[in-house]
Amino acid sequence: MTDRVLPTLEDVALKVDVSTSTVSRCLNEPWRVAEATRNRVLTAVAELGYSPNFGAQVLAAKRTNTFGAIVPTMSNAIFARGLQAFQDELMRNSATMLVSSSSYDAQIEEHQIRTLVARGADGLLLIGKRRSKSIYKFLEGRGIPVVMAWTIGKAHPWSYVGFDNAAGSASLAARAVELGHRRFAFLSGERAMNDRASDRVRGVVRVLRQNDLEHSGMCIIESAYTFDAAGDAFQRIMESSPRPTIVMCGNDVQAVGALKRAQALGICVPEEVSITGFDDVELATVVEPGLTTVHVPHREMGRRAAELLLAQVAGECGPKRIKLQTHVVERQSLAPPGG
Amino acid sequence: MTDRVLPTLEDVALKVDVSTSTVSRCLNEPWRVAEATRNRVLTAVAELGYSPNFGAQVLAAKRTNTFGAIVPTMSNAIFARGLQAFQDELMRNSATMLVSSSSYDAQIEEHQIRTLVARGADGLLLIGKRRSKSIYKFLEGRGIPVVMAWTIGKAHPWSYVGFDNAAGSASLAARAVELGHRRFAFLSGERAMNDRASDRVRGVVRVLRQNDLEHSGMCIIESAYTFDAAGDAFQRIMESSPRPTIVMCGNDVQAVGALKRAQALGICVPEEVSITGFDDVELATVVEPGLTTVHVPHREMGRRAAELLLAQVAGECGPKRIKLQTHVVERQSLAPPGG
DNA sequence: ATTTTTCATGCAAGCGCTGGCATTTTGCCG
DNA sequence: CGGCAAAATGCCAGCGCTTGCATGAAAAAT
Repeated sequence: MTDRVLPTLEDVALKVDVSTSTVSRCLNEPWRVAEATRNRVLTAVAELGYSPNFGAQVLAAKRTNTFGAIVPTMSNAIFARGLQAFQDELMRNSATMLVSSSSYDAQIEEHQIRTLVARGADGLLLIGKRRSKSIYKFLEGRGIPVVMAWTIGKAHPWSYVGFDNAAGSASLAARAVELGHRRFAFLSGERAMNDRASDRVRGVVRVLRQNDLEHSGMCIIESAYTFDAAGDAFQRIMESSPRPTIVMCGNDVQAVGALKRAQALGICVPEEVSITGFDDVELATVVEPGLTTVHVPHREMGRRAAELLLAQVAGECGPKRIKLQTHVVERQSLAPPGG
Repeated sequence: MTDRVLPTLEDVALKVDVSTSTVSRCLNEPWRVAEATRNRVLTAVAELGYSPNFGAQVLAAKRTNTFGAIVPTMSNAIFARGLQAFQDELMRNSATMLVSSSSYDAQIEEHQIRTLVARGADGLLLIGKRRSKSIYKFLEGRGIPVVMAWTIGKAHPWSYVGFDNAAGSASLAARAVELGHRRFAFLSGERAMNDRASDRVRGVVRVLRQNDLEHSGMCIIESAYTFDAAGDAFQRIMESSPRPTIVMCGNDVQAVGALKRAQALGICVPEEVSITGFDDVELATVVEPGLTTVHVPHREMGRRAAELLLAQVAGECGPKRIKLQTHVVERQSLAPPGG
């Protein structure tokens, strides 16, 4: 920043010979100003190249029109589409988006929540709902609207725009059972602070139980959401005996990691083992064989999260729960066992 | 936002019985305050849960500690890693990042630049250097440090953290020539307002000319950066006659789009035609055959862009040009012609 | 013609923090 | 122990904008 001076409201007011209030109103509540005045003011604004001082505006108006989004990662596509939709919708409403990524780390996330709030975020988009009591208390104390996405929940006073992770993976598991699979393994993300990961496992267990299949002994291995880590985990799973006929993965990244490792090991997919993902990102369409996965309406989630936050900040509504539907997308990585 | 009242500097000051300046200094220039006082103040700050009011701070200090980044897209991985590194580095310096995406549209980008500046961005990260004079004049008028990434340039007073796009694609083309390719086609992004896209084409043309190969007639088709659009473009290229033996693509997304379409059409890669990408994103490692491409140091670019902006805002340095190296990553999609 | 209502505008009090400068306190020296 | 420089702290004037309330003018109602 330099110390060059920019025109202020007062400069505009002087030039048009009205009060600063009138200029301010022209910009914020134009309908409350007579058309003739408004035109003169707006002309002057344009001529001077006036633009409101952000700090002053925030200080006086007590809102920043800025919303924070904290996602576990920006490096892969899982949250990218949702984030993009979120920001598009904000921009349509002339709000802006602050972003951080937490690397799937609860502590970092907590720190970032505090940072974004301190930065004056009017509302927050968070992923998932499992986090410390203290941070919820903090948020409640500040009265900041929060939308949690990629999940649904019922805790007050928060909003949710998401889907039922358990139901999503359950429908995929049901389809696998239908195809004849009996020995399941689950390659999960770390479930400790991640409700989405644990729900996805839970959905599968439920289906197995309902079908009177072995479920308590289902091999569940956790890995980070990277190709390599997932590949390693997959390899460990395939070394167990008896081998599962299907490895369901916590998300598409893990599934692709598993798939690649299978190919490296000379294990045929889906002939020797089926692999499934979750999310239906671009990646799933690109690998060979195509990944059977659960489609998640990322863009809609992002958009509606933004809508909801904007409405809540404007006082137009309170917390809401919006549940979206997922569906199974069948490609080639899931097939009957024994090829 | 609600109207609940948060503690202010004055509340802290009263509680500890010092002036607000002292409290302010404890937070901003702690070394200028006696240790005993500082401890008492910090204790009170913690007890009251005080956190500075963002607007007031910005208004008084004339900086926001917020940096804007405008990328062409967030939906795919091309810019994601760089953005993540940018934000990580900012966070390490307790600054925050505002993000927008322009959908590769110059007008939208211009609007977003203005928005982010109005939102008080202390500095800006932009991709590429080709944009309207007026927006550069605007930025210069505001005296806002700007770093342009993914490119290098020399215009004053801007900074660059990037690489030589022409050199990158040239080295890839040179390798292809070495392998025996003579008939090249280029599947480019739209070059009109995109210096990176046109440089990548230029690099190839240069190499062809240097090798006394037909270059003026090289088939160059532009497409959007999506799988489908690139697939269509690829198909058109392959309908021309004589067919090229290699289709070089503007980036990995286009290359994967081309590759997938080739497979759909039953065209063998690399036996019948070689395909190359640019960027070396995750995607390139995942497709079959693996994509031969130009590796771009995304993370380093993002990190150094942040460093540079922070330094410039702090007045520690002026504009700089940082040129990073790219290198060819050979996988399987490039092979001698006639396989 | 008078009163009431509505609309357009101005007035002025903050919003909470920073930072230059003034003042007080401390530590050190002879 | 006085004198002085350095360190610590306080004072206070903004920073530029929003907004509730007051004022005055014009339109509508009586």
